[in-house]
Parts: sequence; C-alpha cells; structure tokens
Amino acid sequence: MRTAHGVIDTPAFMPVGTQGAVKAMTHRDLDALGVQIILANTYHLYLRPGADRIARLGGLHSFIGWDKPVLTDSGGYQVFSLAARRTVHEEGATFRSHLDGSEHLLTPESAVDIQARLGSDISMVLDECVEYPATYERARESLERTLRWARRGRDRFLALKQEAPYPFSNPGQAQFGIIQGGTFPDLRRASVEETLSIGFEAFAIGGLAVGESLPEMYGVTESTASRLPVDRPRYLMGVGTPVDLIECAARGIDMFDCVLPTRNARNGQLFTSEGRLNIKNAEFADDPRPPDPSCSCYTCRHFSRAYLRHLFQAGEMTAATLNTLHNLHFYLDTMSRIREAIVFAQLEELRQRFRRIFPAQPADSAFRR
RNA sequence: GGGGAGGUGGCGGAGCGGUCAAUCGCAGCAGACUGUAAAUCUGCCGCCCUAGCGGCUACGGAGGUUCGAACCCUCCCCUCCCCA
Repeated sequence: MRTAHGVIDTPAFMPVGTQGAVKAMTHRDLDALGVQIILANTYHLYLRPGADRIARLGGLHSFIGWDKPVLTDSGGYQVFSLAARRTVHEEGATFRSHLDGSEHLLTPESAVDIQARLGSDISMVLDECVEYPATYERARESLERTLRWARRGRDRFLALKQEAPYPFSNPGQAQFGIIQGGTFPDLRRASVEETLSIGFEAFAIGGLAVGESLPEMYGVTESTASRLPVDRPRYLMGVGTPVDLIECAARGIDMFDCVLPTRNARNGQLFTSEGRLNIKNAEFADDPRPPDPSCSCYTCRHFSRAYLRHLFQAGEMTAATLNTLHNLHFYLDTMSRIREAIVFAQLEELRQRFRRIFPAQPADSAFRR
C-alpha cells in the first residue's frame, strides 16, 4: 500500500509507539529491523506534548525524526481502556487526564483536527470500542453513535482537505473508518454497510481482542473482512498474537498493530520458533543458548539466555531493548513469511488455472517457487 | 572500666500479653499481558501434607511468671553507640 511517506508491504505489522517512540527502541533500531510504519496515539500526544506544539515543530515526522509512515490512532481505544476516567456522550468523550487530572473533551472533529496537526499518514476516525461482554442493546447503541461520529469525523476531514493551501504538514494524509458492532453479526454487517457508504480511504476492524473467545474473534474478522473492499487495506486493530496474525491474514487482513511484542518483551516474555519463553525463569540462569537458535536477530546472534536473564533480573534497561529487538524481529519475520505464503498460494492458484486453460503443457515436475 | 541501645523469617525492618507462622519493603519463585496510564500487574514465599479457620517447629540461649509469651521477669551469650 502507498502512503504519503512511502510504500508498505502488506500484510504489515505496525509496532506501537504511543508517545512517538516504540518503547526501548531507537528509530535506527526500527530501521534495522525493517519496520515500515509505526503507530502513534492522538490522545497521548494531544495531552503531552500537545498537537499545536508538534505542528509548530513541523509535524510528527519532523518532531520525532522518523520519515517513514505513521498511523495515528484516534483515541478511540482510550475510550475503552480509560473507561474509568471518561464519560461518553453524543458530543464525544470527556476524559480526566491521567497526567494531571484536568478535563478534556475529545470529539470526532477534534480527533481529526489533532491528527491533521500531527500530520500522520493515516488518521483514524474516532470510534467507541465497546467492552466485552456487552448486551446487544449496548453494542447497538454504541455502534450507532460510532457511525454518527464517523460521519462527523469524515465531514471534518474533507473540510480540512478543502483548505488551500493545506495548513498542516501532511496534505497526503488518509483517513480510515472503523467497523464496530461487538460480536453481533448483524451489527457488524450494518456497520460495514454504513461505514462503506460514508466512504474512507480504507477500513479497519475495531472492538476485537477485548475479551471475546478466539473463535468469536476469528469469526467476526472473517465475515467482516470479506465484506470490505479488496482493493483497499483492511486493518485489524490491536491484534494480536503470532497465531492471530496468521489466522487473520488468512481471513483477509492487511494491517495489524499490537503492543504484545513490545510490552511482553519488557516483561521478559519472548516469542520464539519454539513458542513463548519467559526469560526470567530460573531454568535459564546457566543456559548458554540464544533465546531462539533459529533466529537471526541481533539479540539471538550475540547473546545467551543466561545473559538476557541476568540483564532482566538486574533491571538493566538493555534487557528491554534486546528483548524488544527480538520480539519485533519475530513479528516482522512472521509477516514476511505470511506475505511469501500468500504469493506462493497465488502462484499455485495461477498455475492450476493455466494448467486447465492450456492442457497440453508438459507433465509436472516438482513445483518450485 | 562507666553509660546507653539492641538481637524477629535470605536481607532490611514492624510487632511489645491472646485474633502472630508473625504488617511492610527488598531479594527469590511462578504466572498474566492483544488500536500501551504497563521496564506493569497478580499469586506464592518457615517445614510437612489429604493444602486446610490442618499438623509441626519457631522471634539470640536457658529458665520462670501466666489459662495464654516474639511481647513480662531472671541469668547467660552476642552486636552496636557514647564516655573514659
């Protein structure tokens, strides 16, 4: 897919850099890992250091020194995760800042304005991520509000685009709509229909991985993704585990983001080709092997489990860095395998088709990529 | 030599007659984490087990007072501080 700051191979995984930094990483680390796009957060950057300040400093890319694509989440997730600190109403969501207790109103319009000031490449519309479990009524009312917010957000976005000259740093900013509807198939279907009719550059599936079962999550992903336009990226927000990436890519998802690889790295859990590995476990105290012998990341090429465990136990910051490097490498490597598998599957499909169209072709040799 | 303070679970440190196997912190052990209020959070952490308002041994040592002692008394051992 193409953005104002470059092309992204899909399916893509976007590391989360809420406050304009992927925790424990420098941008140089991200470059070396092959990261093509990161996520930042409207709510957090609005509270600190402030959207106007970032705009004055030339926009997010300039401010944080990262010239590749950035997607900004709208703060919709904070409506969910900071539920105890906010109230939702028709106008928007009123938050009490976790930093100083001050009150702030985030509306569909202000979420657009803030993201325009930030100058991200992809701006997300403000939505309400409904909790799980939720009653049908609750999910329906929430979805209806999300749809009204989506119209307002889109209107504001298009209005800003009309301004000439464009007053902010990224005139090529795109805006994604978000499908909600909880775990109710008809609500999801209605959400797709309505959100598509509003029209966005692309669409995301939100409100998943909030407590529902995996079959529910995969089911909603499959039925929803299948109704979204195939010529635009389909983004599954906040997902997921390595297995989720594969399961959901197989169901048509093109973009993922998740805090798991980075947060779990800081908490001592590594994703490896053998499964999860808790580097703080005593069993690794004398283990000279790398975390994942089949991994080619910087951490695995240079350091032992014993050393990584020591760094973690000792509270060394480097533990977070090395663990994060590994987990992000694992995630990006998984995505690259997924992309290969898709190409392979498409080639196989084409081959089968051509064998039917041109039956006189010579007999098979072993199929090779 | 004189005066004072104190010895509690791996460490630090509460407790000062019963509800104390003993607050809490650290260390240790294990687990969780899905659009990041997270380098966070949760559980376990004397020994035994059928894991429980269970059994056993415990608050420097030995006696004692008491229905009952980590807490009170006596003696002993050992630390630390001040003055000579």
